Amino acid sequence: MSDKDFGPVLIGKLLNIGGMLNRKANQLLLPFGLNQQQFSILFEIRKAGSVNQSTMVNRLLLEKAHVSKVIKKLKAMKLIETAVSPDDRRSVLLSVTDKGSKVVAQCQAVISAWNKEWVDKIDPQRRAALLDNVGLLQDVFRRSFPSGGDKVS
Amino acid sequence: MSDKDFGPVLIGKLLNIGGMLNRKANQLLLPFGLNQQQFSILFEIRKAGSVNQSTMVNRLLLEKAHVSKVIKKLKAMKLIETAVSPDDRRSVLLSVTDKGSKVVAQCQAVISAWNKEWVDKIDPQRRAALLDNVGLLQDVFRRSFPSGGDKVS
DNA sequence: GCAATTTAGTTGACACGGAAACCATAATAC
DNA sequence: GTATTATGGTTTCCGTGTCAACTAAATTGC
Repeated sequence: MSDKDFGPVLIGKLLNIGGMLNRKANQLLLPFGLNQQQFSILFEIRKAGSVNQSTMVNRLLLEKAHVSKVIKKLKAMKLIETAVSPDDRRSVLLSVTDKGSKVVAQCQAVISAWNKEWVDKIDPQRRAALLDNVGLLQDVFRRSFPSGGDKVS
Repeated sequence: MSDKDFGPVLIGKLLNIGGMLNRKANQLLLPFGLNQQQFSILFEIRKAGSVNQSTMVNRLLLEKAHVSKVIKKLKAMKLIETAVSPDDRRSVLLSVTDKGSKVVAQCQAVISAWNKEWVDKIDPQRRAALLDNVGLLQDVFRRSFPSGGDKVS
């Protein structure tokens, strides 16, 4: 493989993997009425305990409009609750309900079952190297995309 | 990092990378009025010379409905031409126009310029290992997702 | 030959996610 | 104080991608 092929080939593989993972995750979460992004938001809220939307936006690097809609959906599903912040009446504090907490746990169970399945196919010796390499890529891309991280508009 | 974290963390990173790449590619292709998927379809048609839609569907593992709409768009943009197959009057043969060919070339130029930018940040010594690892992941996932490859419905 | 099935592609409905305009509140300038 | 600007969220518009239903042509069974 020539050097100039490295970039395109790697990108191709990564896009392919990303697509497969997205589809698979969505499929796994389908029974819960969630998709990958929605779950990640729900998960993040539970982890944080109580956050406002803008914090979520910064933490997950998503569009605030998008987060707003997901919040609306999660609330309609009674997985989270919202409250106006006492400090700033514009700000909406998010927290998961008991039901939401249960759903997160169930989703995690499904996901770890699936993880177990494919992780076993990877030689334990290679795992650290894999994480390392993927982490490197993540860093490289993150730094290559000024528009990816901050919205400098 | 504990062993049970390996799966979720790796998935998280890969999803993140996939998202970034998608957004970046879409942004790069925006001036051409295309997105990443549409370009990949156009590119694939050019590579193939003349194909029908179902072949494209199988080759790129996309929804036929989706491909149908992209074809419609590419045709409206005069980047490709369609013709009824002489062998099978249901089948539509696809081929790129001169304009389409030029657009592909321009897109490729833009993409390789971007590639050069980030590839340079990766130690040449590591490149082979990276490709190798990412390839391994691709294989693992591809084999883990019976639904990913064939639509067994 | 003709009904039944399969295959190629299209269409319509719908959820999703991005971009921009917008509203309300808070912070700053003066 | 009031005008201006910044910030937290929402709404709206629109292209995208998926699913299911559909049309038309080809194949198979008989």
